[in-house]
Amino acid sequence: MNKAMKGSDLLTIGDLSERTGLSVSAIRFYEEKGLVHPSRNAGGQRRFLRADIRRLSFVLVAQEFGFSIAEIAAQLQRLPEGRAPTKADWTRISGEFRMHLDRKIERMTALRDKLDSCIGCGCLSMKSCQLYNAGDAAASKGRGPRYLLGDRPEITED
Amino acid sequence: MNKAMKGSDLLTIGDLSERTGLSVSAIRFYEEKGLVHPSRNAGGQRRFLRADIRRLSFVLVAQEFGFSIAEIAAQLQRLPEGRAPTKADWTRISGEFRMHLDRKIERMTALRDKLDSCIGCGCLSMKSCQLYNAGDAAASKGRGPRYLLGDRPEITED
DNA sequence: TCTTGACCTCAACTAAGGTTGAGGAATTAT
DNA sequence: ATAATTCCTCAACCTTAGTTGAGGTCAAGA
Repeated sequence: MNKAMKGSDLLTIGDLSERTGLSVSAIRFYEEKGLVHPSRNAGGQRRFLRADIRRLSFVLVAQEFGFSIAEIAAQLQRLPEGRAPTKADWTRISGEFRMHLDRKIERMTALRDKLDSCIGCGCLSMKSCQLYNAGDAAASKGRGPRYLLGDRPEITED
Repeated sequence: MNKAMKGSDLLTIGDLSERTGLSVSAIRFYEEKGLVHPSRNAGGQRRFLRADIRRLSFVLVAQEFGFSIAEIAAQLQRLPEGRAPTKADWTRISGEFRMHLDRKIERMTALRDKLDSCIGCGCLSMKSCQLYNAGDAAASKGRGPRYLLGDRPEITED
């Protein structure tokens, strides 16, 4: 008989790890980041709700959608802790995922169009190349070495 | 008269910073990573070729396309150091950018389709949800807390 | 009861892509 | 000639998303 099945139906961190595919260290890390809030037993060990399986599975899915841990934490604050999300919860969340993804696809498609408009012209050496002004498409990855908010000076070359 | 315009037409790191919009520290960092190979003057200061403006602009564009510094370094090893890239160079490179971008767009579109197939079903609580098996779409961001190569166990919940 | 095995904390380490600061040398402007 | 910039190196630090290991405790089965 599995230890997880006796007494209460609280789960140990190991149980949760097995059920979600997350490593134990990742689950502790996620707790630290506020994604789950396990209670503790008398001996100080973490005890998770069964609903936390779903909660962490949500984290995995959201990560695949490109959300950061911080963004996921914000989403989770709007979901119930102890019960399963309702259909309304899921509709709202999936709508946000949809928008996030659509924006990313749009940015990449716009970048592809710019690339296509450049393929024939060899314009990597031209100051007017659209690709050098593709700054808006970089907003996804943010803080690079670029000048603040796209005020990159014109690239002047022969 | 600009210091960059007297004597030879080599550029200081400050000149290059102004011309590309990169910070001085970023340019030093890129040198360390093998993206540029400036010479040194008698006093030990870096001196860049005018072609390095283009070279670093290429780095910026490639980063917007989602290439890592290491990947960009590999691309640059196939470009000439001292002269402008030829049309053939640019055609090859832009073709690689195109493929890279197309693959990303495909992955995201596939993910969006899975999401759409789930929006009505509230399946975030179901073990059969396609999103839980969207692992192939995550290949872009790679090394997360996921089980090695997608052998995530089935998520079993009530 | 005793011995594994699972769990605990805390600190340090990883990778990418840089930034920041200290302390000093070179160059440019006055 | 001197002051103000710019440049140099090197080391330490930042963020994100975790992993790894040391040293110690808790819980479950024989």
